Amino acid sequence: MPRLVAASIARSLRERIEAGEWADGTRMPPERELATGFGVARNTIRRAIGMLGEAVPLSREVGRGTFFEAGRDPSLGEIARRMEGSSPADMMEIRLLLEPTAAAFAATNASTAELDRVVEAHLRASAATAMAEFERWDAELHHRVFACSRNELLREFHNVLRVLRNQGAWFEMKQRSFSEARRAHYCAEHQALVDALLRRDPEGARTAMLAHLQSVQANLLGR
Amino acid sequence: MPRLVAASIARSLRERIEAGEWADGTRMPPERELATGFGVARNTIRRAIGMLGEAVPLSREVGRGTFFEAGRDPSLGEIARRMEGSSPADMMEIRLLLEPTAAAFAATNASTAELDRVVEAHLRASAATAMAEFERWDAELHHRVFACSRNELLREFHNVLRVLRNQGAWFEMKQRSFSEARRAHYCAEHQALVDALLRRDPEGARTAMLAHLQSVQANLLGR
DNA sequence: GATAATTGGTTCAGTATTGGATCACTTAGG
DNA sequence: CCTAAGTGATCCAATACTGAACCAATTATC
Repeated sequence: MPRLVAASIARSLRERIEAGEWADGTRMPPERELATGFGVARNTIRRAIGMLGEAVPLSREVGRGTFFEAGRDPSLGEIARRMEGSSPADMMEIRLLLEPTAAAFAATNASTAELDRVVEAHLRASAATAMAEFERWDAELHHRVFACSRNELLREFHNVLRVLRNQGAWFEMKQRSFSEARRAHYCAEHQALVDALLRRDPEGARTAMLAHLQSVQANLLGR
Repeated sequence: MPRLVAASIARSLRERIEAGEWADGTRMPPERELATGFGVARNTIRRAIGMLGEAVPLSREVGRGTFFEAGRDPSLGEIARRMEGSSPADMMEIRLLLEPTAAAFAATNASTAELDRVVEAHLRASAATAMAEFERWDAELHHRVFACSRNELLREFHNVLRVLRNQGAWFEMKQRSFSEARRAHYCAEHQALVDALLRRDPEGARTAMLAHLQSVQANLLGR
């Protein structure tokens, strides 16, 4: 009898796993079945799986089976939950990354009706007196720019930012940094953005949005 | 053989709900009816619906029925669900937007240990023979770059992309476009990226990542 | 308004499967 | 002879599913 049966079975199983035979969260055959399949005692299979356990992520659950977990993807829900803890600084970095490009896309792809809606949000934000109202139309303006970008995933990414923007720490920070002068400043920057969009000028829209976000960042984070 | 039938029923129900079979406030079939429909005990149906409860907004009312409610404020979970329908083209646009910058951040911010992990993923992807194994380490490499970026929100955004990458349409597309020559080409591009990271060269990393993604885009979408 | 039917909530006993653990025994190899 | 690996077997504990009963709230029906 060869003295390394368990080891060779372990190697065989590992190869089959890495070849993708049992994808992500699938259940492997039960030990008793593998035992008869390999023509070997269950004890030996158990030892083989034991050796495997170091190199390959397996979870063995009594009554259910042995599962192979290939760096198992977290669900989108879990990811969403983790995002809720993000810092405003990280978020501003992302906004600086996404929004200028979204504005450039919008200048290229928006329909005139969509641009009208951007303009409408801009006008309402400009006319707003209370901070809450301004905030609402400000957010709406940015969102409508994303809606023009013709990239649904990009729009949803912005929806994430929008939800995060309305959460505790972020909200207080906005309140502290708000002033009438800054509101007017933001409106002027919005105006530049809207002008570029109406000119259908992608690079103009990109730089206008970038400038706006940089001043938002400076005001919020004091940089 | 526990057939794990509750889990598969949960999956089936979730698909039917997301396909729009039961609109906003509709009542789902009573448990006893679903039970006979699926040819299964009511207990099992109840467990399946229980599993569902985390991912889908349901309200179960004694004497009335189980209702599916979609109309609430858009939560992060719902946004995540909408993202699942994104097109590969939209997604590549986002990757082109996020990943070069993430690479630049990584070149600046990564610890040497983190860079080692990037290198490890690169080596394993290079050594991989099977497509599944290459894909796994390729994804891991990109993810580890994001992990170095020191922006948690950015990392989570990439997690979203990663989950989407493993879904149906996208997966088939990868399979169709995969070839040994392309794998080798990708590895060379990864090498350039890794070199720039090790040189701590943000702009080099940015352009290497950009070039890589452009060739991925060309291969996947034929542009 | 009272009654019956419907529906989700709960519990229980019973069957089957599965991984976990331990035993006595055999076989190969030094 | 002794040790390590493998066999075959038994028992345990956890889990999945079934089938059934009963409760409580709601709704339809008389």
